[in-house]
Amino acid sequence: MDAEHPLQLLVRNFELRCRLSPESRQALLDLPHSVQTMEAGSYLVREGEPPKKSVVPISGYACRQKITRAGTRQIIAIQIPGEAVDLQNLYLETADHNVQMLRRGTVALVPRDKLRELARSNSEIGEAIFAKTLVEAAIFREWVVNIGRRQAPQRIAHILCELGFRLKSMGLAKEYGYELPMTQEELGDAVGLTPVHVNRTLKLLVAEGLIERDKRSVSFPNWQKMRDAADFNERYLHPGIQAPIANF
Amino acid sequence: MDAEHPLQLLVRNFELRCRLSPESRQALLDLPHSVQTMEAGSYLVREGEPPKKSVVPISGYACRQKITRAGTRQIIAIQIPGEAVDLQNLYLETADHNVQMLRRGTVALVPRDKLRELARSNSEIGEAIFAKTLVEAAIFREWVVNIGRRQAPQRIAHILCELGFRLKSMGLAKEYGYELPMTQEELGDAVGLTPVHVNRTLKLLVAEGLIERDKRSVSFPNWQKMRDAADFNERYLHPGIQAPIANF
DNA sequence: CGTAGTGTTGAGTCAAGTCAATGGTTGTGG
DNA sequence: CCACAACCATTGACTTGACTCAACACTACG
Repeated sequence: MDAEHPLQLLVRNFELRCRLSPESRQALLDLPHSVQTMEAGSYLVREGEPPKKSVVPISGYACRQKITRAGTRQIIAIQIPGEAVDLQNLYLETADHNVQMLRRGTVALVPRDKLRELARSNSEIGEAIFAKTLVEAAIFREWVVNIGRRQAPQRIAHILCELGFRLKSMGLAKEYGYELPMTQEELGDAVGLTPVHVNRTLKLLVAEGLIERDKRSVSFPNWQKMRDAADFNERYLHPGIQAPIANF
Repeated sequence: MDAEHPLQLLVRNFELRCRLSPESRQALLDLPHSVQTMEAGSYLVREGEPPKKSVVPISGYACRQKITRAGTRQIIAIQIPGEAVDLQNLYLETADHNVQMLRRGTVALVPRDKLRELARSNSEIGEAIFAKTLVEAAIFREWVVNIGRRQAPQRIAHILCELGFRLKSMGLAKEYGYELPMTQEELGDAVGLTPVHVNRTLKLLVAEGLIERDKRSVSFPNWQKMRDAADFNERYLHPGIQAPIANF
């Protein structure tokens, strides 16, 4: 696993929904890059600054977030290993949000220019990148719906489904569940609730038999029931060719 | 105005932040298209269906929306004239949300394939389209923050600022305000509140001297004060070259 | 093995929702 | 051009989901 090429995860991520030719795959792996360990809470991108390097988490999770003037934080997205963080800034000059490591982990750094060059010269990769950013946008949209129109229990259930589904797609989940890398405070910041209310709501979901918890790992005793209760439909994740696999 | 080429607005929209060569501009105008009148509430894109035509509102506004299983609606974005609606689906096979006309209006229809072809063959246009979808994604992110972490008065103030700013950038606003094309129910669906609460909150904003209302038009007696109260910072709109203009 | 960060629980408050009635606008067809 | 009908805005009274404050328990890591 550790012996693997660090950008292999990036390739796997693109290949979730686009077929890549062997040449394109190799071109991605050939991108110049360095691997670095990052502490929990360290910033990968900072609002208001120009993004210089493109970052791909290899182990550990990152989150996109913004701080309001009132000082509250909203987490806008969770980036799992293999998901390049800066595609959202690839053609913009200034970052409009922050990206932070949730826990300690390793990341691969790729020069932004090289990635842009590759996207321009290889249209298969260019379109794969475009498609990936569109799927990210679809996730942002679903979060708007989740936070705007669902009650706390559904809201938390929904994000748990999404993370599970995405991790499973990437082969990063366990058989029935997965390691949830977030504190209850962070979870609250992701769904627009307070940590106290997250705590109570998680208890409720356990009581209703929708989830099981052990430390920071979550599992779903009955995936269909959970899916239903959460109003979760994976269509917005555009799972593509490997759709039937990702199922708990 | 009516004698103008219908796709002129689309060009103007791209040129807000990308310089286009005369050739690229002409290539956009040369796209095959038809103009059509659409009734209020008619669907331009439907969740679960493949998008066939790319739609550009010419007069009138459209909105992106999703319905939860509980039957509540969340509006995810407002598309103003000149903003191509289907860029979000350009490289995806199935729409994950609905797009609807808010009021009666006219739209230009462009075959999706032709637009994709042009994006591929003309990298200036390809990157302009990519950049535009990234700005849309930035707006989705800001909406997550707005709905997740701001109180009702700020939340409504913020969306009013955003719409004003965007309309002003496109030259579609009046001197001090603009025509708000939404009912209070629609506004509520956009910010995750009930129509009753929207009504009370609008009254509050008027009482505080932040906005003035006359029928469905809104104006800002003191833009700086409004901006401040709304926690509005236009950075996420990536206003680009014409930034200083857009100011109330 | 102590300390700081999390998780858990209870009691009280408040922002926003619900229900319901009334009043205004707007658009359409006679 | 008027009159109706449908839709939209407004207001009041009451309810509730989520927040706040505060205390205590766990647990992980140096």
